[in-house]
Amino acid sequence: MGAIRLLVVDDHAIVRQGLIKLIEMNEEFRVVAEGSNGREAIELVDAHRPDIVLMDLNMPDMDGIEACRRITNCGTATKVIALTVCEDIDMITQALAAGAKGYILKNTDLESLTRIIKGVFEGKAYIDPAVATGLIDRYTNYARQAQTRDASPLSERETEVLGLVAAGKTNREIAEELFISEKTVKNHITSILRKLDAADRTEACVVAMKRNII
Amino acid sequence: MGAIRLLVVDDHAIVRQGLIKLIEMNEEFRVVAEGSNGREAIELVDAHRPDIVLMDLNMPDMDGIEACRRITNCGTATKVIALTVCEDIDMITQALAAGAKGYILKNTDLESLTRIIKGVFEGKAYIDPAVATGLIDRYTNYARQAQTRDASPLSERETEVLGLVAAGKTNREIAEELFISEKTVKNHITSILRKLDAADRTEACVVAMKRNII
DNA sequence: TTCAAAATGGGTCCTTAGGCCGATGTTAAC
DNA sequence: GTTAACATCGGCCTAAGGACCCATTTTGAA
Repeated sequence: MGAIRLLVVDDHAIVRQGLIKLIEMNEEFRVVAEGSNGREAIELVDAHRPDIVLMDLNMPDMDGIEACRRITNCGTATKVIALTVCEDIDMITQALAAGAKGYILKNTDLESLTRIIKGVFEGKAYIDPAVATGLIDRYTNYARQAQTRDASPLSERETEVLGLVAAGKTNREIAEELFISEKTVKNHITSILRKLDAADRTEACVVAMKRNII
Repeated sequence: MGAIRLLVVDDHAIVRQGLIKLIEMNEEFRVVAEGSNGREAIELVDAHRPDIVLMDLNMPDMDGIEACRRITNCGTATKVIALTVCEDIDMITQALAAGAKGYILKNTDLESLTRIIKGVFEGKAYIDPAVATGLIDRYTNYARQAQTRDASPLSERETEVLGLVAAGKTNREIAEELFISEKTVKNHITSILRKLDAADRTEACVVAMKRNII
């Protein structure tokens, strides 16, 4: 098995050169190309098909996130690791959404960098612990939200009715669909409004959606 | 500064003992208590106020996730690290939602374990790279979804009106709030219904919420 | 310049929604 | 065994919603 083939992209030549020197101290790695902006990165990936791209995110002429998106969306096996000084959660989120398999800070030590490159090459993902905290907080909120579907205060029938209301059906249509009288539908809706503390059917649907009832 | 105080919770005595031996090889750590299920864990946290809990997730008599939830929800500074053999994404999600600051697999080497405990103690979060991949995939989907808010087909004014509709306001109330005539509100709603292809204001709100317009 | 969309408004008409009064039978909980 | 919640139905009434017809003004894009 040959060396892991890398592309290093950073707009600061000094940083880029230093990085390459560092990486090539390890015989398992070989830097096959280097670039200074996102546009170059795409061309270089196309030309050299590296295993891993170490990509700075803040660059002129197409930033790293956009380049990352294009590289990962274009069906190549190349994996992108975002390498940045920025701990901003939104930036991280965007990078991950763009398909980055790793997110590491520039103050990471060589030993970690080596471990991470190998890990990503093997298909693992890696987020720098220093930024993982924020990310996990955000993910946690998301997960909690996804799981926090309050026990519905509505009965089964009421939920069924409200679902049809949300689909824009009139009371009469709902009555026909459920084989009950229009009056019964109205009664159900009355208790739905009371239970959800809604002014009308519209607010009831909004509340129910927010509470994941429908 | 004293040693980091740990509580080790695992229902398998052998595993627990081995873990404690391993941890105490490092002078920076001190295991102050050990437990074999979630219920004990809570009592022990209350009694010893450890800095870190290493918690197995699969245990009888209250599983680790529930114990984790209670520990993190009860205002103590104690941080929980989930320690498990399980790579199941849902399990991880639940553990994180329950407030775990770390998630590591039992085949982690001692050096990493040490690093992780220290990291979590310092307020970082840590997810085992072997499971981070799946988690990031899921998070990525979430992030992508959160960002994919289609360009709204509604005008600013229409969006404003629809927001008030969603709040259960009547056309007249909306008119008063926006200092326009009730007729104008009706006109806005008519074009909203057309643009969102909705049968009535209720469905319009539902569609708009699904499309993240409101 | 012309055209389309946005925001505003008017009038008329019918349908729909929802409140309020009542009722019955069933089921599950206490 | 009583009570409460559920599901079903009736009538009556008013307010609200929405369709269809129309108009003006402004703004920005083709």
